[in-house]
Amino acid sequence: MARRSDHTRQELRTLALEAARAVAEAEGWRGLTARKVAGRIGYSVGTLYNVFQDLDDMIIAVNGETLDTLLAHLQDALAGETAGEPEAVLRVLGHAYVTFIDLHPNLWDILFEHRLPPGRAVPPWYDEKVARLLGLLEQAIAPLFADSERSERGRAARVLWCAMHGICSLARSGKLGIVSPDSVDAMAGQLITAYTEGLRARAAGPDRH
Amino acid sequence: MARRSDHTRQELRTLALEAARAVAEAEGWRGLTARKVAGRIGYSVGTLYNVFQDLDDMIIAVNGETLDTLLAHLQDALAGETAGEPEAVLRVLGHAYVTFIDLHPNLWDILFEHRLPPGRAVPPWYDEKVARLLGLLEQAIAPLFADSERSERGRAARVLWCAMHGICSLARSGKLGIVSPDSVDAMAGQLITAYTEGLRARAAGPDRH
DNA sequence: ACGGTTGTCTGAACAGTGTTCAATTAATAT
DNA sequence: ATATTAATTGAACACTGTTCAGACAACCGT
Repeated sequence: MARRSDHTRQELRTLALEAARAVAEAEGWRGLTARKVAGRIGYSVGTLYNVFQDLDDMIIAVNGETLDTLLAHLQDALAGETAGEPEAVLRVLGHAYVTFIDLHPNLWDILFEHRLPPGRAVPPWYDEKVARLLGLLEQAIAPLFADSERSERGRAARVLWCAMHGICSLARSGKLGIVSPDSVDAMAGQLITAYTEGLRARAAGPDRH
Repeated sequence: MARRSDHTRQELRTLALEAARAVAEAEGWRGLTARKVAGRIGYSVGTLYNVFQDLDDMIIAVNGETLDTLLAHLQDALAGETAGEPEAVLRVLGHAYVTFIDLHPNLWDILFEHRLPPGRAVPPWYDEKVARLLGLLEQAIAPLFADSERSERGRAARVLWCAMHGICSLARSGKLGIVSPDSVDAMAGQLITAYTEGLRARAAGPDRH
């Protein structure tokens, strides 16, 4: 067959992405293959490679959408009360994060399990999406930092994000005796309590010792 | 060819494991294939499947060895000063952990990137090895807990381990704007400072608020 | 010493993977 | 009406994990 023009390039990309997300959500990392996605949109594999550079490229696009969904989910959970006691806001965010993973376990897996081949970096728009998510955390812990400590605040947000990620990641991998989702929530709670307490102490007197 | 008896079953397993580790260390996750390991020990693929149930099975065995190496590495770093100011001990452990990843990046990747197919669990001896590692952390933070708080101490150790894992994992994935190894050390330092401070506050007065 | 049994080892085969590209042909420009 | 352009295909390539019939060395009982 030849040119069909059933869809424009843009439409095709959107279609493929939707299909990819559906396959990913249904069958997980191991089931997300080029032929399956192509089959689902009624095109051949070759066409996929006309729209995406790579399967890696496609997966990054899927992950970009997942980041958007996650951001929206967290913002919904905040529902306006973005300013408040840091610990309370963090607790809301943490719980919403765990809820999101529970809703979309396979998408979350792909978001973090996927690793680019060595030497290849993520595109700039991807980093921007991540920055937007980190912004949520920065805002939450802002009361614990002076205006002059922007870089410290950024690092603290990053540390907290990583820590949450570590808990959820090891929990899902099943390699750390963490089984129940309850224990994930409990661990997240413990992290937030202790970490904010630590930040509070820092804010009260950075040079005490 | 038929039975060769160059090696016993046990020897064969050891040989294969050594080869697998070498391939893994040299070529990373993506290069660890059955045919490559088999070729390296001078046997055919079929023989590998006579010694391991699966490639998953083989990778778990490799990861078991990595856990042993990691434990030894951390114990060396402590070098006897296992009892001391929790924050100082944790700092030593954290730094040793980062050093280990720097020494064996590919082994560490495989240790955590590898995911078993759904419904399949890790063998008991694997959990025991993990428990031994967590024990190191429990011991380090022990002064911050009463004897009656064993489960709290265990959870705190687990949270800390997960948090460290999250930092290193996201750093290596290159998906979080963390680039330099310096920043990993800095983030680990920040985590340890804040978290121990939080635990200290908890120990001082759990019901203050 | 000699068959029979046992169990190890191989290599071809199968079904799947990502990726490429010559050929085909519809849509468009001339 | 014809030439140009570019989208789409599907076969092909080099891989992957996994299985298994068959070949045969080592062992055992006689």
